[in-house]
Amino acid sequence: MENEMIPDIVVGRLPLYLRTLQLMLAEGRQVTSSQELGERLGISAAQIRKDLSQFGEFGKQGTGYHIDYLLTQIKKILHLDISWGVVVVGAGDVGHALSRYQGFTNRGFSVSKVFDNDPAKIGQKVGNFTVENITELPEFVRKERIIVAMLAVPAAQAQQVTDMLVNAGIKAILNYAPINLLVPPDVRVQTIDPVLHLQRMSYYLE
Amino acid sequence: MENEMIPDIVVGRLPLYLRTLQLMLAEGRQVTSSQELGERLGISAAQIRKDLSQFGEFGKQGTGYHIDYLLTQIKKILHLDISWGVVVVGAGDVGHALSRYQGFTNRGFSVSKVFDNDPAKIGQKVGNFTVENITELPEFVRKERIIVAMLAVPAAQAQQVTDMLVNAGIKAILNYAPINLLVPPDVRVQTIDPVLHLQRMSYYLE
DNA sequence: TAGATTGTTAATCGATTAACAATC
DNA sequence: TAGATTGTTAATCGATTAACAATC
Repeated sequence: MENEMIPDIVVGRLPLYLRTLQLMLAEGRQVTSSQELGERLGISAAQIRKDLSQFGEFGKQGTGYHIDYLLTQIKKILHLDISWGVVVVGAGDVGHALSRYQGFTNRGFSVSKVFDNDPAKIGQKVGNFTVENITELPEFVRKERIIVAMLAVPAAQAQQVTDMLVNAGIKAILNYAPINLLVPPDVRVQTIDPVLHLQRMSYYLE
Repeated sequence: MENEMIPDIVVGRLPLYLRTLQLMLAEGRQVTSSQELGERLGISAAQIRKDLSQFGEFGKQGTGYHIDYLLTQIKKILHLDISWGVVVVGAGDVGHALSRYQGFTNRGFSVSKVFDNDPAKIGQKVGNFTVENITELPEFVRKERIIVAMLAVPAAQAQQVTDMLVNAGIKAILNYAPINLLVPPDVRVQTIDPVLHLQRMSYYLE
């Protein structure tokens, strides 16, 4: 498998390229170059060419890259040529914000349902969704073949809920609890902890 | 300045160490080792020792690290021995979640006020705050000496609002808009784009 | 003392950049 | 054609790991 050899750090930059290309397209642009992309992202042109060359030859000497074509190719590489259904687990403030977030559309993801274990929340409306009992989740994700979850429950419950998600067949978890989740090697986790980012910046503040 | 020489990637790991140490402390632990820390974080023990040694000698041979002491030292290094006041800009769903988030307490940050430019939102209650007109922000942050902001406005307005924040003296921005903000070199930006994380995972999904 | 673990040096590994032939 | 820009190789740079003397 050629896939195995591509460094994770390179994979991590593709979504950044994709985001910028989509912005350029929205600006009505047709063509770009590794230099221009690099300038907009604060990345060297050589690195962008090197990254892309891991997956194929997408440009033309003397011309650069067709934005629309490169965009399509990166989407294919990242498996974003389809839209992934996602379950939101936890209907607190964060789950609420995720359920109503407009930014998933056209970027490859779509919220399918919202779950919670709190009887006071089950049955309530959150955005376009009615909060479902978390006990219904395993059957739902199996039936709908959903393998992506966004986890927005209190830290104290996050690991336990994660175990349940993994058992239900979830393979990718976007985790909003500020803890390190333990999962089997075939499950991906990305954690978003805003405090980590703030603390990283405060080092440089007076 | 010795500070200048410390790689950003090392600074970025300190908050992770801090988070784990605080968890250990909450578990009633007194002492740990680079090996144990590494196991809990999925980082090699050698790297943890190397990282810490950039800032001083915090351990004891044969014993390891006193959790409470190391915690205090890392807090000092990251300038988290004080609590930073933070303004929330944008009182939509994300601003709402940030304003009510309990996770800032004891981790060095505290929301001071919430701002928006929408007359329908100004004056409304959001958590413990009353949403203020964004025109009041510059005076407020100057008076309160606030230099950290969390930006939760629509992408289309994010750069313009950023310029205003920078003019008002803000030096660190946690950005929730999915765009690359342009700021002067003395201003730090960290962007949180959940879709970037999802896209990074979808590469590995079937 | 014997065992454990640090802080640090040197070796290894991996990522980034510079340079350029190929070619649109 | 002349100018521009790719894809790629080799050189550089930086980060991680292994190993170990020092010492608690």
